[in-house]
Amino acid sequence: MASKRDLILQAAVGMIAQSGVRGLRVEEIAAKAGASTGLIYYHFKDRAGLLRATLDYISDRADRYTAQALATAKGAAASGPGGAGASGPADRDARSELEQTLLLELQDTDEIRENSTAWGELRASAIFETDLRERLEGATAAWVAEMAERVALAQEAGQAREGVEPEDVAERLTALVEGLSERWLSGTLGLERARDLLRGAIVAELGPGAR
Amino acid sequence: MASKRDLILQAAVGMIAQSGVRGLRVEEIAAKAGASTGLIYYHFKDRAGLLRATLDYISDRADRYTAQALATAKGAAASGPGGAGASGPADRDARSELEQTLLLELQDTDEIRENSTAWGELRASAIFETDLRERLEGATAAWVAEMAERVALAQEAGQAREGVEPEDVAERLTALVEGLSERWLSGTLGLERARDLLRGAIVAELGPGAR
DNA sequence: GTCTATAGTGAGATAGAC
DNA sequence: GTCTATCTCACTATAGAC
Repeated sequence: MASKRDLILQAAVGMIAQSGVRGLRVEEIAAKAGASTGLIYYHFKDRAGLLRATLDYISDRADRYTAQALATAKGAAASGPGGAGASGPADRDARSELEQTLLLELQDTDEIRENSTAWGELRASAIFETDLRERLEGATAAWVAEMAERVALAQEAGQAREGVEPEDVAERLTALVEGLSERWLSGTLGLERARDLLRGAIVAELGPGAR
Repeated sequence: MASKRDLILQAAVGMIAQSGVRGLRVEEIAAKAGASTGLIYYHFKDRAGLLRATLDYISDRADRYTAQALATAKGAAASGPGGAGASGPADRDARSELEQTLLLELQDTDEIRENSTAWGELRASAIFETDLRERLEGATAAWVAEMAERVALAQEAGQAREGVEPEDVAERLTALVEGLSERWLSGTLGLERARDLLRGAIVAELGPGAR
């Protein structure tokens, strides 16, 4: 079963997603987690410590659902309707994996919306709180690297235009996802349109792809 | 001379850029503006009102420097080194105007850094504060529309690939600028790299262009 | 590890004079 | 329009029992 420490972190993510870092009340989190404020200070030392731990928690959760989505995508590619036996092994379609993974951040699931919002909040906070930066930087770099890998794979498989650095493409696409995500979350942009725009960017960056 | 009201708004932008919306202390702004807290409440009713007014102030300022930069760019294109008589009237180079305008946001000038930071902050805040949304939405839409216009002009002039919606391209490029800007400001990404990535995106979106 | 109770304070907001 | 003085209270953080 989830420890109280975990419950507190979950509650923290939820609260951040709901009212932002600035709106984060230690007492409120305690209530939501069914714990006391004392316990929060016991585990995390102070409010900033709680924030740090929450950021780590969010990265982990994002890693988990990314991995899971990729596994599902591979599964679907291999056994989905019309997919069976289409063209070989599961990793054949690096490009659609790339697309799926990026689109993942633009989805109206509770967990993902929560994660994205909290992530954006913490990213914004990191501009002013130096101790959040390292963590942020690490997580972003890992994400970019992973996407760069997919781009490179797609190029090898002839699903993407040659002559562009996978690193560059990956950095642009992930930054775009963040930009679109923030517009979506702030109500400036509809979800479907955001997703379409992202798909369009992938086409612009990688070319039309094998059709 | 600048009214106290104006001084307060200027101070607010500065403070937001320095320590974020979250770090915004009414008293601190008063001190920086050489005014009293009472006056702030007199002019803006409450903290949220101050924020709203500040957002408006930032949009105006951004409009102003964009217009100015465009004028300068046109001037430079017409009279710059080697530019004289190169190929006709000032508006000939919609594409480089587009590029210049977008790159404008990624510049280490005090005013621009301040504006970008404050803008990002307010955008992030708008996720939780509904009354900021309208203003944000309006300003963003105007920016996108203006960029879309440039894209369309570039297409007509044969400086950009046909067959893509100017609106889509503009929305992607501006969202990318926001994403890159936030990474830059949060120290995740170097300024020069951010600028290079943006230039790369323009090439990806518009094609190599006339060379 | 967990809770209750409470201390301490920072910052938003108001009243009223000039 | 502008200032000084002050009120108020919501939140962080700690102390100490279980």
